[in-house]
This record gives sequence, structure tokens and C-alpha cells, in this order.
Amino acid sequence: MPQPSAPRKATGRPPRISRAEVIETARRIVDAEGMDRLTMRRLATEVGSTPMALYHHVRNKEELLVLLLDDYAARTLHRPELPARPRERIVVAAAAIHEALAACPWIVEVLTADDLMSTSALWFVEQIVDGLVECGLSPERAVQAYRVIWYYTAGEIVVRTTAARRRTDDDRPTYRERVFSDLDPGELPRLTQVADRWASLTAEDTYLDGLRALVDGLLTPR
Amino acid sequence: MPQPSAPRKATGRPPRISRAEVIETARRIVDAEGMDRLTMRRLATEVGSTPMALYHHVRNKEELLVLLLDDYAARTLHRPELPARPRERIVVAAAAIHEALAACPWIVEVLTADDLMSTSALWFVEQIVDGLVECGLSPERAVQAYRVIWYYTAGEIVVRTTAARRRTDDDRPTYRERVFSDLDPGELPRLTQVADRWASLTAEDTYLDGLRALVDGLLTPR
DNA sequence: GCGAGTTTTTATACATGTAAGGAAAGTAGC
DNA sequence: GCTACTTTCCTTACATGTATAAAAACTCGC
Repeated sequence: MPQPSAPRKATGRPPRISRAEVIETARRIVDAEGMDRLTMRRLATEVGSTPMALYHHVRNKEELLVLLLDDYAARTLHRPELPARPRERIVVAAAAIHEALAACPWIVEVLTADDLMSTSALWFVEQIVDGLVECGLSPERAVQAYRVIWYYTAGEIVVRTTAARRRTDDDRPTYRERVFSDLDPGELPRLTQVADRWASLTAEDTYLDGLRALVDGLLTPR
Repeated sequence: MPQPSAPRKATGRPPRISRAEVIETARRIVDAEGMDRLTMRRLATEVGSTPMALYHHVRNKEELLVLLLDDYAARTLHRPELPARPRERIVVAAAAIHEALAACPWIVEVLTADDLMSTSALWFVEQIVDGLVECGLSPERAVQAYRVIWYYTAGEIVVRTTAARRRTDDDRPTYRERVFSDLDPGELPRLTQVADRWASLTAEDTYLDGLRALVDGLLTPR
């Protein structure tokens, strides 16, 4: 496996395809026809090679997706003007990451993979951690707080987009719908009370509200 | 597809296997040999049938996993004594769900599927929503706040367990490790500062701290 | 008992990711 | 040029989820 920036290779059969070429082609396919059309075979023919040849440039499909996410982040995650007040800076930086990720639902499989450690996202992470430190947290606490923010962000995207996906490619009633239509008001009064509004309530985008609450809570000394 | 509690079926070929039997066998396989050994073929032979026969009792493998999670929740999610103070009750209920889920890493694929709407988990959801209402939130706000808690909880589990999994079945250096070993101190001073501690910091279990912060933030009127 | 209708089961087939092993295409030492 | 070595590529094969269509097993109306 050639490292992204390998020193040199003076020997061996010369490569006919490059990792960059693979990624770019994959991106083209995804952009044009969606994530499910991205198969290793399809990608191989598209770059004029064979499926297994890809595996010399990419560890497996999952790594390909991670690299694709990286590529996506590098292209779309532009650094915004951040507020001066650290607390607002944290919120805006996190929201920027969230917005970028929420815009591409195909990311979900990858998101769970690791923390978002795309090089281009690191600047945002830095802003968040820095903001937390400026608000009085120790560097250690700041990192932990950042992680909490990340869990929330990743969870929101993953849960929401997979729920949405499930709704589109399956018209039968959801498990949730079935459960909710038959609650015991004696034992679950609150849920019964909101049962009919549950769907619309959960459809609302409350990421920002939740984020602000989370940041407030994280910054409140206990 | 026979509904979980179908009224009656007076006609048709009598089934030789039941959904319950399928789920139970699946559970046995998972318990004994782990999640990756659970294949539809394996399961079929284990129940003495053929792969495609399973699809009359289970929509697809994903639904099987959801049912498996349900079954697991029903067996292990016992109702604890909850504190009287609503704020504490919220925290304890959420932590109970989290603990149960964190104990079975194979759940990850399912977790993202939908909200945790296992019947046996609903009681905990009720407790959380009720606690939020008692703390002064409107029912609508309470549902939204519950969702925020759920995003955080699900995200924590998903991110952590997949990161852990990746670490075990791959000994090559993580993408994160590579990125972190080569930071630009000029542009990313905070991250550089904690780079060497990052791994150990992210290994710590901060779920409860984050949860408390989140609940505090959600309950603070803004 | 017989055909119609219904439900479950089976057989077959396909798309997909990827493991394994070997072939191709280059370089370096002789 | 020839051999050894290295890296990339290709062929083949397999496991898996599941679509499709047909067969099997039953009930009901007659």
C-alpha cells in the first residue's frame, strides 16, 4: 500500500492507476448517480482497471469512503468568519461541521468509522477546543467536551439520515409507528399524550438548540 | 409477513418455523459465536430450513437485528429504582439505556436504524420525558430534549464501538494517528498541545459527565 | 374429491466485497 | 542478456444478502 506521500519507489511494476485517480472517479460516480451505484467493479471499469487492482490503492471499500469524505470535506468545508466570543465560536464551528456533513447523507457509513479527522476538519476542531479552553476549561476537559459535542453531532446525523432513508425505501409502517399506535396510557401517560405529535416533533431540526444547550451545560462549572 | 400478533390465519400452508424460533436461534448463534457468524444461511440450517424461508418471518437481515435488539432489551433492561428528583431521574434512566446498549457492541448496526423504540425501552423514554416535563418543559420541548439526549447516547455508542472495533481488526496505524502525528503547531496550537494525550483522553468514558452537562443545559431556561 | 385461493417453503440466480495466488512489468546486480 | 527481487495488476473463487419464480401444503366452497 503506497502511503499518501511516499518517499520514492525506484523499483517494481509501474502503477497504471493512482489513489487520487480512484478517489476522483469514485466521486464522479457518486455525484452523478448516487452512493449505491458505487461498486468496486463499476469503479474499476470506470478507471479502466480490474476490481482487485483497486485494492492496491485503497485498503477496502470503507477506506475508500473515508477518503471520499475527506475529499468532500476538503472541497466544501471552507473556513467561515467565526465570532469572537468563544462560546459562540464553539457553536458556529460545530454547526459548520454539522451542516457540511448533513448535506451528504451517503456519509453515514463512514461517520461512525472514526472521529472526523479529515485534515480539513481539524481547523474546526481546533476552534472548538480553543473556544472551550478560553471559556475556562483545562485542555484535557476541553478535549473531552469536544468529544461530547462530536458524539452528539455524529449521532444526530446518523440517526436522522438512516431514519429518513428507511422511510423512503420502505413504505410499510415503521416499527416505531406500530409501537406508538398502541401505547398503554396507564403506564406510559406522557408518551401517550404526545404519541400523535411524535412523528412531527422528531422531524423538526433541533440540532442547533441541542448544541447550544450542550455547550451551555459543558461550560457551566459543576 | 405475519404480524407479531396476527389475529388468525385459517388458510395457507402451515408454517414450519416461527418468527420467535428464528429470533431465538439467532440469539443463540450470536451469544455463542458472535455477530459475524450470524448469516442467513447459517441461521437457516440451524432452524432446519432454507435461507429464503426466513424471509417470510423477517423482512430482511436488518429487521432481524432490530428484533434481536428488542429481544435483548426485553431480557436485560430491567427497571431500576429511579430517584425521585426529576433531574436525577432523567440522568439515571438515560444512563441505564446507555449501559445496556454499550454492553452489546453488535448492536451498532441496528442502533442507527431508528430511535430505540423497543417496547421494553419505552418505559425509560417515558421516565425521561416525564422528568423533563416535571422540570418545567412543555411536552413538545420535552420530546425534543429527549431526542437530543438520544442522539448523544446513540452517537456515543456508535462512535466508540466502531472505533474500538476498527482498532482490533486492523493493526496498521489509524488515519487519526497518522494525522495527529504531523500537526502544524502554528495553525493548530491547541491540538498540537494535546496531541500526545489525545488517544488516552478519548479512551476515557465521559458519557455520564456529558449527559449531566447536556441535561443541565437542556433544563436551563434560555 | 376437486379446483381455487392462500400461505409457506424451496430452488435458482445475481450482485457485491474481497481473499488467494499467480502473471506482468519494471529495476538492480552481474 | 540473465537472474533475482519488487510492485502492480489480473484471474479465479468464495461468502453473503436477497430477488424471482415456482413448488408444496393447507382450507374452503362445491
